Amino acid sequence: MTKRSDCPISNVLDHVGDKWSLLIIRDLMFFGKHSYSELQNSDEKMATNILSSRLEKLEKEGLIYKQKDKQDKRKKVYRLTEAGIDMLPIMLEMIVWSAKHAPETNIPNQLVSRVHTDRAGLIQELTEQLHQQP
Amino acid sequence: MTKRSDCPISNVLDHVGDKWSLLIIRDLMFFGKHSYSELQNSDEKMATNILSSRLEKLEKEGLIYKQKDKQDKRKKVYRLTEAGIDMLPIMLEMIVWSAKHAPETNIPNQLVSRVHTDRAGLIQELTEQLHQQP
DNA sequence: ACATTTAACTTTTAAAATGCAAGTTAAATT
DNA sequence: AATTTAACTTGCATTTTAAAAGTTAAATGT
Repeated sequence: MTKRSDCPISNVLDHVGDKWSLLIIRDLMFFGKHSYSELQNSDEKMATNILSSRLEKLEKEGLIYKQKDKQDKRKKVYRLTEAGIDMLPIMLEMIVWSAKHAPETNIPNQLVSRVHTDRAGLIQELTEQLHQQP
Repeated sequence: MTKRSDCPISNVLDHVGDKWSLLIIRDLMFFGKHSYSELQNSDEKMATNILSSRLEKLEKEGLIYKQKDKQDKRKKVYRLTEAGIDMLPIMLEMIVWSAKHAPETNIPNQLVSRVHTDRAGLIQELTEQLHQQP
Protein backbone atom coordinates (compact mmCIF):
# COMPACT_ATOMS: atom_id res chain seq x y z
CA MET A 1 0.00 0.00 0.00
CA THR A 2 1.38 3.35 -1.03
CA LYS A 3 1.31 6.30 1.35
CA ARG A 4 -2.03 8.05 1.23
CA SER A 5 -1.53 10.96 3.59
CA ASP A 6 0.57 12.22 6.50
CA CYS A 7 -1.92 11.03 9.08
CA PRO A 8 -0.45 8.68 11.69
CA ILE A 9 -3.52 6.47 11.67
CA SER A 10 -3.60 6.30 7.91
CA ASN A 11 0.08 5.38 8.10
CA VAL A 12 -0.59 2.37 10.30
CA LEU A 13 -3.36 1.28 7.96
CA ASP A 14 -0.98 1.54 5.03
CA HIS A 15 1.05 -1.17 6.77
CA VAL A 16 -1.59 -3.41 8.29
CA GLY A 17 -4.95 -2.11 7.08
CA ASP A 18 -6.18 -5.30 5.52
CA LYS A 19 -7.84 -8.44 6.73
CA TRP A 20 -4.71 -10.56 7.06
CA SER A 21 -1.57 -8.71 8.12
CA LEU A 22 -2.55 -8.31 11.76
CA LEU A 23 -3.47 -11.99 11.97
CA ILE A 24 0.06 -12.87 10.95
CA ILE A 25 1.37 -10.50 13.60
CA ARG A 26 -1.04 -12.01 16.12
CA ASP A 27 0.27 -15.51 15.44
CA LEU A 28 3.88 -14.40 15.75
CA MET A 29 3.09 -12.38 18.86
CA PHE A 30 0.76 -14.55 20.92
CA PHE A 31 0.92 -18.06 19.55
CA GLY A 32 4.60 -18.69 19.08
CA LYS A 33 4.20 -19.49 15.42
CA HIS A 34 7.29 -18.93 13.34
CA SER A 35 7.04 -20.95 10.15
CA TYR A 36 5.05 -20.60 6.97
CA SER A 37 3.08 -23.77 7.55
CA GLU A 38 2.24 -22.84 11.13
CA LEU A 39 1.03 -19.45 9.96
CA GLN A 40 -1.05 -21.06 7.29
CA ASN A 41 -2.85 -23.25 9.80
CA SER A 42 -4.68 -20.49 11.64
CA ASP A 43 -8.42 -20.80 12.20
CA GLU A 44 -8.96 -18.22 9.48
CA LYS A 45 -7.16 -20.33 6.88
CA MET A 46 -5.61 -17.74 4.68
CA ALA A 47 -4.72 -18.72 1.13
CA THR A 48 -1.05 -19.49 0.61
CA ASN A 49 -0.56 -16.85 -2.07
CA ILE A 50 -1.97 -14.18 0.25
CA LEU A 51 0.23 -15.37 3.10
CA SER A 52 3.21 -15.23 0.81
CA SER A 53 2.50 -11.71 -0.41
CA ARG A 54 1.76 -10.44 3.10
CA LEU A 55 4.97 -11.88 4.52
CA GLU A 56 6.86 -10.19 1.72
CA LYS A 57 5.13 -6.87 2.36
CA LEU A 58 5.54 -7.00 6.15
CA GLU A 59 9.20 -7.83 5.73
CA LYS A 60 9.76 -5.05 3.23
CA GLU A 61 8.09 -2.62 5.63
CA GLY A 62 10.21 -3.75 8.55
CA LEU A 63 7.56 -5.32 10.76
CA ILE A 64 8.93 -8.84 10.49
CA TYR A 65 12.14 -10.49 9.34
CA LYS A 66 13.03 -14.00 8.33
CA GLN A 67 16.01 -16.25 8.83
CA LYS A 68 16.90 -19.73 7.74
CA ASP A 69 16.27 -22.50 10.21
CA LYS A 70 19.55 -24.04 11.33
CA GLN A 71 18.19 -27.53 11.94
CA ASP A 72 15.92 -27.90 8.94
CA LYS A 73 17.14 -26.16 5.82
CA ARG A 74 13.74 -26.27 4.17
CA LYS A 75 12.33 -24.07 6.90
CA LYS A 76 12.35 -20.33 7.33
CA VAL A 77 11.78 -18.70 10.65
CA TYR A 78 9.66 -15.56 10.80
CA ARG A 79 9.92 -13.13 13.71
CA LEU A 80 8.70 -9.70 14.72
CA THR A 81 11.05 -6.76 14.53
CA GLU A 82 10.87 -4.07 17.18
CA ALA A 83 8.35 -2.19 15.05
CA GLY A 84 6.31 -5.38 14.90
CA ILE A 85 6.60 -5.96 18.64
CA ASP A 86 5.44 -2.40 19.20
CA MET A 87 2.10 -3.30 17.66
CA LEU A 88 1.39 -5.11 20.93
CA PRO A 89 -0.59 -2.26 22.56
CA ILE A 90 -2.79 -1.99 19.47
CA MET A 91 -3.44 -5.71 19.59
CA LEU A 92 -4.23 -5.61 23.31
CA GLU A 93 -6.74 -2.82 22.80
CA MET A 94 -8.43 -4.83 20.07
CA ILE A 95 -8.78 -7.73 22.48
CA VAL A 96 -10.17 -5.34 25.10
CA TRP A 97 -12.67 -4.00 22.56
CA SER A 98 -13.89 -7.47 21.71
CA ALA A 99 -14.04 -8.42 25.39
CA LYS A 100 -16.61 -5.66 25.79
CA HIS A 101 -18.40 -5.68 22.46
CA ALA A 102 -18.00 -9.24 21.23
CA PRO A 103 -17.84 -11.34 24.40
CA GLU A 104 -18.81 -14.45 22.41
CA THR A 105 -15.29 -14.52 20.97
CA ASN A 106 -12.51 -16.41 22.73
CA ILE A 107 -11.45 -13.76 25.18
CA PRO A 108 -8.25 -14.43 27.15
CA ASN A 109 -9.75 -13.17 30.39
CA GLN A 110 -6.61 -13.18 32.47
CA LEU A 111 -4.87 -11.06 29.89
CA VAL A 112 -7.75 -8.62 29.75
CA SER A 113 -7.82 -8.30 33.56
CA ARG A 114 -4.13 -7.64 33.61
CA VAL A 115 -4.46 -4.96 30.92
CA HIS A 116 -6.75 -3.15 33.34
CA THR A 117 -4.83 -3.71 36.56
CA ASP A 118 -1.21 -3.62 35.36
CA ARG A 119 -1.06 -2.45 31.80
CA ALA A 120 2.49 -1.14 31.84
CA GLY A 121 3.83 -4.25 33.55
CA LEU A 122 2.05 -6.56 31.16
CA ILE A 123 3.31 -4.73 28.10
CA GLN A 124 6.85 -4.65 29.44
CA GLU A 125 6.77 -8.33 30.24
CA LEU A 126 5.37 -9.43 26.90
CA THR A 127 7.67 -7.10 25.02
CA GLU A 128 10.69 -8.56 26.77
CA GLN A 129 9.57 -12.07 26.01
CA LEU A 130 9.21 -11.22 22.35
CA HIS A 131 12.65 -9.65 22.25
CA GLN A 132 14.15 -12.73 23.84
CA GLN A 133 12.76 -15.26 21.37
CA PRO A 134 16.11 -15.81 19.69
CA MET B 1 -17.12 -9.11 6.09
CA THR B 2 -18.42 -12.38 7.42
CA LYS B 3 -17.10 -13.87 10.66
CA ARG B 4 -13.94 -15.83 10.05
CA SER B 5 -13.14 -17.23 13.49
CA ASP B 6 -13.76 -16.76 17.20
CA CYS B 7 -10.59 -14.78 17.70
CA PRO B 8 -11.15 -11.34 19.28
CA ILE B 9 -8.58 -9.73 17.00
CA SER B 10 -10.02 -11.34 13.92
CA ASN B 11 -13.38 -10.07 15.10
CA VAL B 12 -12.21 -6.45 15.18
CA LEU B 13 -10.73 -6.87 11.71
CA ASP B 14 -14.04 -8.22 10.46
CA HIS B 15 -15.48 -4.82 11.40
CA VAL B 16 -12.71 -2.40 10.49
CA GLY B 17 -10.01 -4.47 8.78
CA ASP B 18 -9.85 -2.50 5.56
CA LYS B 19 -8.17 0.64 4.40
CA TRP B 20 -11.10 2.98 4.94
CA SER B 21 -13.33 2.18 7.90
CA LEU B 22 -10.95 3.42 10.57
CA LEU B 23 -10.40 6.65 8.66
CA ILE B 24 -14.12 7.32 8.86
CA ILE B 25 -14.01 6.59 12.58
CA ARG B 26 -10.97 8.85 12.91
CA ASP B 27 -12.80 11.75 11.27
CA LEU B 28 -15.85 11.28 13.47
CA MET B 29 -13.67 10.87 16.55
CA PHE B 30 -10.96 13.50 16.25
CA PHE B 31 -12.02 15.96 13.59
CA GLY B 32 -15.63 16.67 14.40
CA LYS B 33 -16.80 15.65 10.97
CA HIS B 34 -20.38 14.49 10.83
CA SER B 35 -21.66 14.77 7.28
CA TYR B 36 -21.08 12.79 4.11
CA SER B 37 -19.39 15.63 2.29
CA GLU B 38 -17.10 16.39 5.23
CA LEU B 39 -16.10 12.74 5.39
CA GLN B 40 -15.44 12.70 1.69
CA ASN B 41 -13.05 15.61 1.95
CA SER B 42 -10.35 13.85 3.95
CA ASP B 43 -6.75 13.98 2.79
CA GLU B 44 -7.07 10.40 1.62
CA LYS B 45 -9.97 11.23 -0.70
CA MET B 46 -12.02 8.11 -0.64
CA ALA B 47 -14.36 7.41 -3.54
CA THR B 48 -18.00 8.22 -2.84
CA ASN B 49 -19.24 4.70 -3.53
CA ILE B 50 -16.74 3.29 -1.05
CA LEU B 51 -17.69 5.89 1.53
CA SER B 52 -21.32 5.01 1.02
CA SER B 53 -20.78 1.27 1.40
CA ARG B 54 -18.57 1.70 4.47
CA LEU B 55 -21.06 3.96 6.21
CA GLU B 56 -23.72 1.37 5.55
CA LYS B 57 -21.55 -1.43 6.90
CA LEU B 58 -20.42 0.47 9.98
CA GLU B 59 -24.00 1.39 10.74
CA LYS B 60 -25.23 -2.17 10.28
CA GLU B 61 -22.49 -3.35 12.63
CA GLY B 62 -23.37 -0.79 15.26
CA LEU B 63 -20.23 1.36 15.22
CA ILE B 64 -21.97 4.47 13.91
CA TYR B 65 -25.52 5.70 13.53
CA LYS B 66 -27.12 8.43 11.48
CA GLN B 67 -29.85 10.91 12.04
CA LYS B 68 -31.47 13.58 9.95
CA ASP B 69 -30.19 17.09 10.38
CA LYS B 70 -32.88 19.29 11.89
CA GLN B 71 -31.80 22.50 10.23
CA ASP B 72 -31.00 21.24 6.74
CA LYS B 73 -33.18 18.38 5.59
CA ARG B 74 -30.76 17.38 2.84
CA LYS B 75 -28.14 16.57 5.42
CA LYS B 76 -27.57 13.48 7.48
CA VAL B 77 -25.54 13.50 10.63
CA TYR B 78 -23.22 10.59 11.35
CA ARG B 79 -22.05 9.83 14.86
CA LEU B 80 -20.17 7.16 16.77
CA THR B 81 -22.10 4.72 18.92
CA GLU B 82 -20.58 3.59 22.21
CA ALA B 83 -18.94 0.68 20.38
CA GLY B 84 -17.46 3.21 17.96
CA ILE B 85 -16.30 5.49 20.76
CA ASP B 86 -14.65 2.49 22.41
CA MET B 87 -12.32 2.22 19.43
CA LEU B 88 -10.55 5.27 20.90
CA PRO B 89 -7.80 3.31 22.72
CA ILE B 90 -6.99 1.41 19.53
CA MET B 91 -6.73 4.67 17.63
CA LEU B 92 -4.53 6.23 20.30
CA GLU B 93 -2.16 3.28 20.19
CA MET B 94 -1.92 3.61 16.44
CA ILE B 95 -0.93 7.24 16.85
CA VAL B 96 1.63 6.22 19.49
CA TRP B 97 3.03 3.60 17.12
CA SER B 98 3.45 6.12 14.34
CA ALA B 99 4.95 8.65 16.73
CA LYS B 100 7.73 6.14 17.32
CA HIS B 101 8.03 4.43 13.96
CA ALA B 102 6.81 7.03 11.48
CA PRO B 103 7.71 10.38 13.07
CA GLU B 104 7.46 12.07 9.67
CA THR B 105 3.68 11.83 9.90
CA ASN B 106 1.64 14.58 11.54
CA ILE B 107 1.95 13.51 15.13
CA PRO B 108 -0.27 15.35 17.64
CA ASN B 109 2.52 15.58 20.19
CA GLN B 110 0.49 16.87 23.10
CA LEU B 111 -1.90 14.00 22.72
CA VAL B 112 0.94 11.49 22.59
CA SER B 113 2.53 12.96 25.72
CA ARG B 114 -0.73 12.79 27.55
CA VAL B 115 -1.21 9.15 26.53
CA HIS B 116 2.03 8.44 28.36
CA THR B 117 1.49 10.61 31.43
CA ASP B 118 -2.27 10.35 31.95
CA ARG B 119 -3.71 7.72 29.74
CA ALA B 120 -6.79 6.94 31.80
CA GLY B 121 -7.64 10.60 32.26
CA LEU B 122 -7.22 11.33 28.57
CA ILE B 123 -9.40 8.45 27.50
CA GLN B 124 -12.07 9.35 30.01
CA GLU B 125 -12.08 12.96 28.92
CA LEU B 126 -12.24 12.24 25.20
CA THR B 127 -14.85 9.55 25.71
CA GLU B 128 -17.05 11.96 27.64
CA GLN B 129 -16.70 14.58 24.94
CA LEU B 130 -17.74 12.10 22.30
CA HIS B 131 -20.76 11.04 24.33
CA GLN B 132 -21.80 14.63 24.77
CA GLN B 133 -21.79 15.53 21.09
CA PRO B 134 -25.59 15.65 20.87
C1' DA C 1 19.21 -45.99 -2.49
C1' DC C 2 14.72 -44.87 -3.70
C1' DA C 3 10.13 -43.36 -2.78
C1' DT C 4 7.34 -40.54 -0.12
C1' DT C 5 6.45 -36.63 2.60
C1' DT C 6 7.12 -31.95 4.14
C1' DA C 7 8.06 -26.91 3.75
C1' DA C 8 7.76 -22.99 1.30
C1' DC C 9 6.34 -21.19 -2.07
C1' DT C 10 4.35 -19.93 -7.40
C1' DT C 11 0.97 -20.15 -11.03
C1' DT C 12 -3.49 -20.10 -12.95
C1' DT C 13 -7.97 -18.58 -13.28
C1' DA C 14 -12.42 -17.08 -11.54
C1' DA C 15 -14.76 -14.02 -8.38
C1' DA C 16 -15.01 -9.98 -5.73
C1' DA C 17 -13.62 -5.40 -4.37
C1' DT C 18 -11.93 -0.95 -5.66
C1' DG C 19 -11.49 3.37 -8.09
C1' DC C 20 -13.01 6.77 -11.31
C1' DA C 21 -16.33 9.44 -13.74
C1' DA C 22 -20.80 10.64 -14.53
C1' DG C 23 -25.59 10.75 -13.29
C1' DT C 24 -29.72 11.20 -10.02
C1' DT C 25 -32.89 13.28 -6.52
C1' DA C 26 -34.50 16.24 -3.02
C1' DA C 27 -33.82 20.35 -0.59
C1' DA C 28 -31.81 24.90 -0.07
C1' DT C 29 -30.16 29.21 -1.97
C1' DT C 30 -29.93 33.15 -5.35
C1' DA D 1 -37.32 29.94 -11.66
C1' DA D 2 -32.64 28.68 -12.09
C1' DT D 3 -28.63 27.22 -9.80
C1' DT D 4 -26.21 25.01 -6.26
C1' DT D 5 -25.54 21.69 -2.57
C1' DA D 6 -25.87 17.22 -0.12
C1' DA D 7 -26.14 12.59 -0.38
C1' DC D 8 -26.02 9.33 -2.77
C1' DT D 9 -26.23 5.56 -7.14
C1' DT D 10 -24.72 3.57 -11.49
C1' DG D 11 -21.61 1.80 -15.01
C1' DC D 12 -17.38 0.15 -16.15
C1' DA D 13 -12.35 -0.67 -16.17
C1' DT D 14 -8.70 -2.11 -13.14
C1' DT D 15 -6.92 -4.33 -9.17
C1' DT D 16 -7.09 -7.53 -5.50
C1' DT D 17 -8.51 -11.76 -3.51
C1' DA D 18 -9.55 -16.59 -3.21
C1' DA D 19 -9.35 -21.38 -4.37
C1' DA D 20 -6.98 -25.06 -6.42
C1' DA D 21 -3.26 -27.14 -8.43
C1' DG D 22 1.59 -27.26 -9.39
C1' DT D 23 6.76 -26.70 -8.35
C1' DT D 24 11.28 -27.28 -5.98
C1' DA D 25 14.43 -28.47 -2.50
C1' DA D 26 15.26 -30.83 1.61
C1' DA D 27 14.11 -34.35 5.00
C1' DT D 28 12.31 -38.85 6.30
C1' DG D 29 10.92 -43.77 5.95
C1' DT D 30 11.79 -48.51 3.99
